[in-house]
Amino acid sequence: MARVSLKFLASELGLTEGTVSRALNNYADISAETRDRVNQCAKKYGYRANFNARRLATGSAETVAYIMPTHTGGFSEPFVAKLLEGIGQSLSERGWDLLVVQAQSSEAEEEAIRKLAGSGRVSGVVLSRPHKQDRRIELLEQLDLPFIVHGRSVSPENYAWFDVDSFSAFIELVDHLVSLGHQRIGFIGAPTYYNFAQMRLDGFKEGMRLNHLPDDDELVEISELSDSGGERAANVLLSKVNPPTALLCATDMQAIGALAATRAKNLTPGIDVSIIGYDGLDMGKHTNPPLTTMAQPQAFSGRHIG
Amino acid sequence: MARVSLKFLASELGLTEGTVSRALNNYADISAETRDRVNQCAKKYGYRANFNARRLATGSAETVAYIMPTHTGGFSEPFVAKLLEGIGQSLSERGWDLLVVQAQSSEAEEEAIRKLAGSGRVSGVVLSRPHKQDRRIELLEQLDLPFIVHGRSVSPENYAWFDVDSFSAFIELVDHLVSLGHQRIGFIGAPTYYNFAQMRLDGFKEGMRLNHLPDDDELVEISELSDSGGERAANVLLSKVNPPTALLCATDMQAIGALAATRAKNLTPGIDVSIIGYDGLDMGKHTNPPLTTMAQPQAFSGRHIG
DNA sequence: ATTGCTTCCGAAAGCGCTTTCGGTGTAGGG
DNA sequence: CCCTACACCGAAAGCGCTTTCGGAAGCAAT
Repeated sequence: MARVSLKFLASELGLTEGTVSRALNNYADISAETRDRVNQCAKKYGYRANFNARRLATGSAETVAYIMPTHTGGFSEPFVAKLLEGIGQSLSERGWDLLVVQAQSSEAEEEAIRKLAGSGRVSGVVLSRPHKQDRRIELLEQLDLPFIVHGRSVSPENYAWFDVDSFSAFIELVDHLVSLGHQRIGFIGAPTYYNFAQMRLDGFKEGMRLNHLPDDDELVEISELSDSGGERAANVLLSKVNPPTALLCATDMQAIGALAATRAKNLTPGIDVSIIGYDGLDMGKHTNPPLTTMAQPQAFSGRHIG
Repeated sequence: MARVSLKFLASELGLTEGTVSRALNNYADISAETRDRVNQCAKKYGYRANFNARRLATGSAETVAYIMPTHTGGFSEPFVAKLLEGIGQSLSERGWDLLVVQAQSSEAEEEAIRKLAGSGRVSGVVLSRPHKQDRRIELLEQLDLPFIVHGRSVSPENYAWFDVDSFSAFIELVDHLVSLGHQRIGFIGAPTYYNFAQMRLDGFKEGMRLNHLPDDDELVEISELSDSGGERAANVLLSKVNPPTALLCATDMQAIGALAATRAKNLTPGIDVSIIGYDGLDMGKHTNPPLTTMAQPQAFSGRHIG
């Protein structure tokens, strides 16, 4: 059961390893006849190139890593699931690998990134939900490891990112709620060191302003990015003397918690209190699709991943 | 900006690569003094071993792949999220990598497995929700690639698996619904080529039998493993002349669809119709925690992954 | 002084693949 | 008929690390 290697194929075909390799990789200096022979033989024995060897030789990893956001729901976070699905698909079409990195703390995360950079394990990384000033981004730039950011920091000029225009989206969401007759709208936000949280909060406030509603800070409650966080915030808001009739949540996870809190108060979501979550996904269910913006700085386009 | 390699460290220290390597890997034949010098120098220059080279040399991949179930919700599937989180955690503690493989079809899946096996890219794989007779399992055995199955096929004697005892769980779920006064309980099942689907269906039927309720096939509806599948099935069941007052769903995704269908009929979930989903997770919300069984055949324990 | 152990490190052979370079053999042009 | 020009393949040097083997010290025992 010897592993079928290049050497094996070569001896089988009466060729050298180099020739077989070039044949399999469609080099021009191999005759069509030889190429066919090699391909047939490879198929016959089920040859699979050893990836570690190839990567060592070429220096290319053909792998991208996704840095799982820490301190949030991990895979359970709806947007993470969607994103990974997308990344995984396009990667698998290319035959690339998707590595998922889960760090327990920001320190571990930083360490993991350093490790990735030095180990030649990946061609690039993807990370989500950057902070306004994100150390990981600085680190990646410093380590010269290609990356793409899902979301953006306050100064996204020098790297590639893609993001949903959640500022506009939250204005629309407020409009929507107002058009349903709501006047007192509560906002369950996320910690504003996350840039997306700031943008969504700003969108909310702007929406309130445009609708001539008081953007009362009394109706804004910041919570952690989890269902229980949303639950706590909803409890606070719904316990006010003059509680909101609608809750706008920065994320879906928080909305789920808000739902639970509402039910716990014997209120019926959708009737007594309207609850809307948001993650820039499946927006058709809630409102007009928001803009999805995309940026591809020149500096990055040139630095082709691979 | 030369990549800091063993060679670099060696020349820096006046040692050979082999010695530096052994020092870093805590070989016994290296003096404590030298080991310290090497470690300090490595830290100073931020040395990270090239994983591809190491893996090529050792033959060990230190990576496990998770085969994403095809034709289901992918990452969005709640149990997948939970599982990946767990796998990812324990792997990252060891410093191993988690590779996520997403195939679009069963053929592509098979091909992906073959590729994994030959490429030396992974030490083992994890797969979920096997069919009763699962080709992937046969393939993995044949390829001699270590694997663990989340769930089990009908003949799980020869491989390692872990699973939730969903048979018992569904009996309990029926009990629970009956204790709430339900007499007509509908079941939204999954295709029974999935073994877990069969077990859950069996559990449902057994539960009905034990409660002296007719296990009317009229109240059983099989659908795809998606929210829309659950929606269709719920529509069928709720449109009967004598509709069920409770819907028991094989999976959470289907339950989500059933919820939507219920609302679409202007029925209130939890009041007009009780809806319960199941994925062996967070069961505290629904019922007593079911047993989680675990099996570790000898044949496998011996075949240590790595 | 010789023998026999340790202790520690150097030397070197891989792991399986890629890629450059050089050298055949054959065909075309003069 | 010789020379240049290809087309094609072999040879060999890496990629960066691991690991075995052997040998040079140093020390104790004979």
